[in-house]
Amino acid sequence: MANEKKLVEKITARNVDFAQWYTDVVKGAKLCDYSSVKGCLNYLPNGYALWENIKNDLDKRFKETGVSNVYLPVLVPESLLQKEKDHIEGFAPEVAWVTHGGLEELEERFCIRPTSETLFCDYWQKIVKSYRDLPLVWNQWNSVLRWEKTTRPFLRSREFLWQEGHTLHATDEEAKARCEEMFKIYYDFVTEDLAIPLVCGRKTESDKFAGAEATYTIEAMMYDGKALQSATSHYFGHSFADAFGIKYLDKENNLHSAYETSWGMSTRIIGAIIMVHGDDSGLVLPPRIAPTQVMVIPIAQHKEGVLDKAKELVTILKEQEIRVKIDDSEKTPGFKFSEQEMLGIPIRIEIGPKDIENDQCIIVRRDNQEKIVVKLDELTKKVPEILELIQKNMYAKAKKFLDEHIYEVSSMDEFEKVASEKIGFVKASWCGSETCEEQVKADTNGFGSRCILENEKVNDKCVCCGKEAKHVVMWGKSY
RNA sequence: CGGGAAGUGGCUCAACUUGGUAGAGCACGUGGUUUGGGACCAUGGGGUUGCAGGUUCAAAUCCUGUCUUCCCGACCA
Repeated sequence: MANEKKLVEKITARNVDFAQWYTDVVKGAKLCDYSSVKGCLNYLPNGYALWENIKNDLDKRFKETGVSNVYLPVLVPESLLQKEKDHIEGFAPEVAWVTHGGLEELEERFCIRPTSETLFCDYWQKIVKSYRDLPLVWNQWNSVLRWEKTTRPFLRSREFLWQEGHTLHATDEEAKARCEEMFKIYYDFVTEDLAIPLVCGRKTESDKFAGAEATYTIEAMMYDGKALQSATSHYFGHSFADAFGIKYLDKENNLHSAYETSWGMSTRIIGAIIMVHGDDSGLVLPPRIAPTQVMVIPIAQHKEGVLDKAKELVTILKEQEIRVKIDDSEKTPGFKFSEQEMLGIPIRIEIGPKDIENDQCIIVRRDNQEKIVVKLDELTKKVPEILELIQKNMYAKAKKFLDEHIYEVSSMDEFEKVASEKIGFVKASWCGSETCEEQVKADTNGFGSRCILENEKVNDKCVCCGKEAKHVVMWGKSY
């Protein structure tokens, strides 16, 4: 086909060079661009609008469970960061420091927040006195800075946007329940709104968040079979509360240490949307979070009545609260089609003189390129239906891909064979020792533990050492 | 942070080996013809060659340093 050649010139095919394809899509869809600071992105209108939609939907889900939004400072005094030992050890290698205020050197330097547990705890220590002050269920939408050595758009940048939720509770049970509840919200949001199927579970000791007692993760599989950690929810027990001296009095006037959780999802999720759904024509956005759901493209728009009719379609779709735009630029239709595909807009509506004659238009689905002739008086009914179909189909397609790329193994021979021949995840039992975890990674060219599958029944031996297994683990290469 | 590649109009690249007035295609402006899968003709604007030093009568070209990007590892959301 003639048009294929031209598309390849713009976007590298996925199977030719996946990394280059990713970069091409990010640029082609105009999501973000490089700034003059390494690892810090300029979020462009398309990319930021996508983030805003993610943010709005997720924020709504948070608030339904009683989360309040707050904002704490960008600077963290060094002494605060030092308070929790595991935490500082985990983050020290990647924090940036502010050492001067104006021309004067500061007595105590500040780090630019890599995460804000310390700021929340420092403040809570001041205001929490009684069980009546609890729970505190706070969240902030902000950016954090981590001095990453190698960077890639969305997947790993030095500054990234995210939300970080932090909660404080009187009891262990309540904190654990909140940790689980937020985890569930991420799961629902990502599967329902982003149409991304997930593998989820608990992180191993070596992989959990610095300072946490337990970290729960949702892991998505990219088109190249690698895993992307898409959100995490951490249960801290009272490690932070103890380090910061957060204590409260119960009804009987006994002093207790409080329990903390935190949970976050970042702009990295945009990378997951790209690598789960994208194809060789560019980005493919799930309708629910697509900033533009429908692009109307008039054909032969200089001919009388065409542009007016196209604009009329925009108006009636807008009345149905569909996010619709028109491309009435002077470009040729073919150019506009490619552009709309690159941007990932779920539905394209073509309308030209022949359609107007027949009181119809043509709907083209971005997910499968299917062309559907629709009578104009059925348009407002059809468009929402098709958007929903696309959303469902995108999930089903990604779910099939995920299921087809999970391999269950019971010996290292099998594991090594899969690791060298296939892409995807490997399910295997594990004894729980860090030695075996490292050994597996070394022998399989990088298959690390993604998460412990907590609901799986363990009745096998450790894939590595052959001793009694404690967990079933999903292994995979990761971003 | 280790190993590799690359930085030249907005983009993709040429000129570099062998120093001597910086070029093309695409994109952009204007006029016109077009419009159902990346149109065409005419005409026009735009670059102290990433940055800083050095060698030279002369540097995009040679040397040193530095920054950035991309790829592969290690680390991480």
